[in-house]
Amino acid sequence: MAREKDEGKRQAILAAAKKLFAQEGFHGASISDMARETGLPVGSIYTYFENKEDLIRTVIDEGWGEFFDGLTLALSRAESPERKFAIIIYRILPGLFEDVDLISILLSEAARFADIEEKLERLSAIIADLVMELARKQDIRMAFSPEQAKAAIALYFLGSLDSVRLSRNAGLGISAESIIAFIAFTIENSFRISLDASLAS
Amino acid sequence: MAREKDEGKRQAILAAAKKLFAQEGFHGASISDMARETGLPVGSIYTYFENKEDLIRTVIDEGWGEFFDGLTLALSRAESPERKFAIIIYRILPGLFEDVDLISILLSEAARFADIEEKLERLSAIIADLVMELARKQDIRMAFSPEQAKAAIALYFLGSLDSVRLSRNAGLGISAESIIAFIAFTIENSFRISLDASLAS
Amino acid sequence: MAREKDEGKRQAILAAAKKLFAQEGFHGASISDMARETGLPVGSIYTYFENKEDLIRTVIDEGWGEFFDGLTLALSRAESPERKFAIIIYRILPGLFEDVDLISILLSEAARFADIEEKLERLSAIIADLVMELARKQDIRMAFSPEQAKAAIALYFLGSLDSVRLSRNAGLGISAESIIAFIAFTIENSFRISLDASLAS
Amino acid sequence: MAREKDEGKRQAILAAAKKLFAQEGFHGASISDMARETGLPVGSIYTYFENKEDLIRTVIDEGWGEFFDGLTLALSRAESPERKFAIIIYRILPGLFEDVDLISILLSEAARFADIEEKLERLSAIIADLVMELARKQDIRMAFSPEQAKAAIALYFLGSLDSVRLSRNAGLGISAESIIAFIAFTIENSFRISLDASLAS
DNA sequence: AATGAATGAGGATTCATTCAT
DNA sequence: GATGAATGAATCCTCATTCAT
Repeated sequence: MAREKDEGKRQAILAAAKKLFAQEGFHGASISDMARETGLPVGSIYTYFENKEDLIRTVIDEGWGEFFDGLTLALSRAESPERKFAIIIYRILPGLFEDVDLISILLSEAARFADIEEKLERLSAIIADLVMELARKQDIRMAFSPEQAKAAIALYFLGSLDSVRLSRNAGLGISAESIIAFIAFTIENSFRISLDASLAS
Repeated sequence: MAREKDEGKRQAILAAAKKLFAQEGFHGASISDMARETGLPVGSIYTYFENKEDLIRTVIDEGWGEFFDGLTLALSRAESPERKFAIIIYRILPGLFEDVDLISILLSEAARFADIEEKLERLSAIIADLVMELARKQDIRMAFSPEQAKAAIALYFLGSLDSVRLSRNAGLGISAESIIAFIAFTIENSFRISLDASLAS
Repeated sequence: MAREKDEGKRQAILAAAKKLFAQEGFHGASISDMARETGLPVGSIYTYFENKEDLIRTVIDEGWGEFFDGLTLALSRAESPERKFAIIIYRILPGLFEDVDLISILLSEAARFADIEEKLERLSAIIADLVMELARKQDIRMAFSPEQAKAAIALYFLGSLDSVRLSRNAGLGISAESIIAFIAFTIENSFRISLDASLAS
Repeated sequence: MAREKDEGKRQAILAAAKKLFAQEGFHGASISDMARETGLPVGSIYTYFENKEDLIRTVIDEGWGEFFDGLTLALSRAESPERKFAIIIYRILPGLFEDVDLISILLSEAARFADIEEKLERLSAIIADLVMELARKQDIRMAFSPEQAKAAIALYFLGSLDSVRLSRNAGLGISAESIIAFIAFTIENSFRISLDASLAS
């Protein structure tokens, strides 16, 4: 038999691609940069990926998949909506916020390669369900329509990603912690609950 | 009068550049695209702008300048913080939201060419002042630190820009109106005021 | 029996190569195209053929060999020159004309890989002999020199191949039948004989 | 004003392209070969031609145009069909036969870039008219249908081009003169006329 | 023997910028 | 000042062939 495709190489290419796409954007990052970064010959990049677009799509899809799977798994294990929110805020979001390269690519290639509308749609649905569950439980009448709720969720999600991204990439002096704290505050305040970090054990 | 013709060309180049940078990104848009778009020879672009970077910086700076000047002018004319907020929400932001090309460039080139941190810093300062003024007036004790306030403002500002951008570019089904409404709701709710659109006359 | 399987693969490779060389030309057809077409791994192609050139030479030589062997065998079995011509015109040529892929390769790679001069030389000799035999029998004085005869034969042979090839590949509206009919007419007319298709039984 | 496009360079590129396409085929000839051959930088080739296909199409179209214009001009000036045939045979064809590179490209790229069917169609129409005119004049009843006539013309035209091409490229020992002589013989014989070279003065 | 990953030179094409006119 | 041809490095990607497995 011939050599097997080397998963290590594939991961190295993906890592280099993620870093470079995040730094330089899709057009600005070149395949030969990635070859140089990984120490692999250009040709090898094409043994593992069909073309540049396949590469960025894979970076995005695998990165998002990890985040999204983490989210759904964690939610499936928590019982109360409070715990669910706590987990999102104290475990899932901080994890995502660490991955600034993924965030950068997601935002900058959102329209071209990230299928962001489908991703946001599914995320929104999950959060909206959670919000409704909490509202019902706390006997709170939602102040806005589902459409406005969707806008609110998108604004919070995209806004926090962008804040995190620009904090690192452009030197905004905003810490991930402040963002987390503000989101937590919003939820606590809106639903009159207390979200302790310990709930996300 | 010879000046007028020149300024016309300059504006034409800026308009083409804005459109193309927004659509294709910095690397994806070529100087000859802009020449084609304007009907001007490539050489002419270099009589008005030093190079490609100068071009994108000018697009961003003039676009932002217009927005920012509009904001400060409007605020300087309004007396009460309520009116100021109303103006921002019902006049300034909707105007900015119209300019999706500018928003796209601002967000995607934020880290490289937009000096976004300086821009956000100044904007934050203005909004933070306004918030404090309102809090004082309404005798509300701010629930968070100045740092958190800054994070909140960045999150709202970037989040709304990104939502607007992706609504057009990626087909997110979120209208600028929903976003405006949600921002208005947040302010009204936080400061127990009522922001009527008529305040922004 | 192990042999049989091997020969099958070899033939599959040759068939794919013929098709692809005909469609795309020598440089345009890639070895991996052939691998894909046959479902065989690239490596296997190199167990059966030394390299790409070997492959195209084999396609040409085996294809030509089949044609040429068919020709000589048929001629050896026919007694009269009339029958021989009838066989060529109503059996051999139509058979060749079916194989447009072979014709395409033969013509387009004639100078590089087909050793066409040697092939035409031998073919010419056979036809020239036949012509002379017929001329003698009919007591016709040949109007031209052996050199001209060779030119005439080449012109007819290459011209009919090219007409057939372009009819299929470029949409010339010329049927193989018309070409056959015209060749038959030329012979009949030149030697005052009648070539009935039934002679080629 | 800027530099004008240099017709000399354009011609040099076309000459190099013609030579190389003839020798190596479309895929086998590279743009950098042409740059090397002309001493021009690669980029310059693209100032004069859109891409490789544009280049080969131009080579073909300008070459064919020259031939075809020469043909129609010459025919328009001659009065009798005999003179017309003499001119074709003793002036036009020999001229075309000199241009072996053009012939090679025409034949090898016939199906892909040469629009050979349209070219042959128009040529056939001219020759067929001439043949009919001659037949009428000599009171000869044409032995075959228009469709067969078209096949005959294609066979003669393609056959002579191919013979000339392979004579030079593959060492067929056939001179252009023999081919010309054979064609002349065919016409003379078919229409019982005498075509003297002096008629083509 | 069979496989198909590995290789890197070479393919066509683009592009920001310059500068002759 | 206006023009747009000139440039050549850099772009993405392909490919025949080899050879580790």
